[in-house]
Amino acid sequence: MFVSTATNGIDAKGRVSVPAGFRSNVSGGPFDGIYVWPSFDGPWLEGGGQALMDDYLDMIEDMDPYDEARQALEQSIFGAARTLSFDANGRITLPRELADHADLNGKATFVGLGRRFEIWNPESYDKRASSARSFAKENKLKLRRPRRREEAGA
Amino acid sequence: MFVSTATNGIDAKGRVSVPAGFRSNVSGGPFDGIYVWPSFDGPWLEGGGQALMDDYLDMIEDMDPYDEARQALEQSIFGAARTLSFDANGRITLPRELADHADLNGKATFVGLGRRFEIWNPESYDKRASSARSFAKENKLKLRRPRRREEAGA
DNA sequence: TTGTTTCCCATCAATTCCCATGTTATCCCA
DNA sequence: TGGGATAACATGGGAATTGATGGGAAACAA
Repeated sequence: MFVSTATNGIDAKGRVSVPAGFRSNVSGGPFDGIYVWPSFDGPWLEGGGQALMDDYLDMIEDMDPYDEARQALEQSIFGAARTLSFDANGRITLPRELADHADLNGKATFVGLGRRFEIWNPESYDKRASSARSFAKENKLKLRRPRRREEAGA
Repeated sequence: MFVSTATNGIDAKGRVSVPAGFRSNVSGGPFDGIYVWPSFDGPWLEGGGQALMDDYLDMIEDMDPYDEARQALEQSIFGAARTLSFDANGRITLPRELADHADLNGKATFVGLGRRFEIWNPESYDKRASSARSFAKENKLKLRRPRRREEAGA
């Protein structure tokens, strides 16, 4: 599970250390690294390991092959994603297109969100985090214990 | 899994490099290359490796012999597909019929979509990708957590 | 022959690999 | 519990490899 938040530096080659806790969370996949793609909601990146991509693939393949939404999601997730392998020290190299989308220069903030994570420009994330906190405070009563998967029976 | 998007040049001989990530994804098949056929949805190409063709074959064999969808699959995929082998540098030579169908000249965009991939004229793909992003943003709620394989009981 | 396809080799840039180093966190023991 | 030893993590830069591309020679077909 991806948890906690960390900000690391991006060097001149575009390399950035992935937080150690994130790395150990994706070990065992077919390659030693992560999947990262531009959020289609705004200027940040989304990422995860093989398990997350497998889940997305299952979700998408449950949709009708000619559903427009399916094709849009396929292209926006799988088409836009990059596989970023760790080097011997646990770093990835951010392609320019991804760094540009998230306005990353110098530093990147990794935000663990359970099954997936996000990568933010630190300043942008500070703004969003404070508004997210106040939103959570106002809406905390909406938090309910979820049905367990077995109960959902779906 | 086929992921990410890359645009490579088509030289005077009709040769085009297949992105390295796609190549490693099909290694181990009975021949060193990919299957490619014209999409019956529009002016682009569809492709995959041996695993994808095996899956299609399984689907077909589960269908009624006179099912329309079966005949579409048989004729439009197996009938139209070409096996394109890699040369020593990882390039394929695009037959003219395929290049014509997708209006490819000079450049080709490979789009990874999980189990399969598409090959597009770069300009056409740019248009499609930008509309796909906005469509994905509006339709992300259609993405539902899939039943897990264990729950599905398959 | 003439045109086409396949194989082979050269080049250049981009990416990855490797080694070195500072810094922080953790462990161990007196 | 203080403090030193050790390991883990983050970072920097040079070297080696890979990937994409171009062109020529050889094999093949018409």
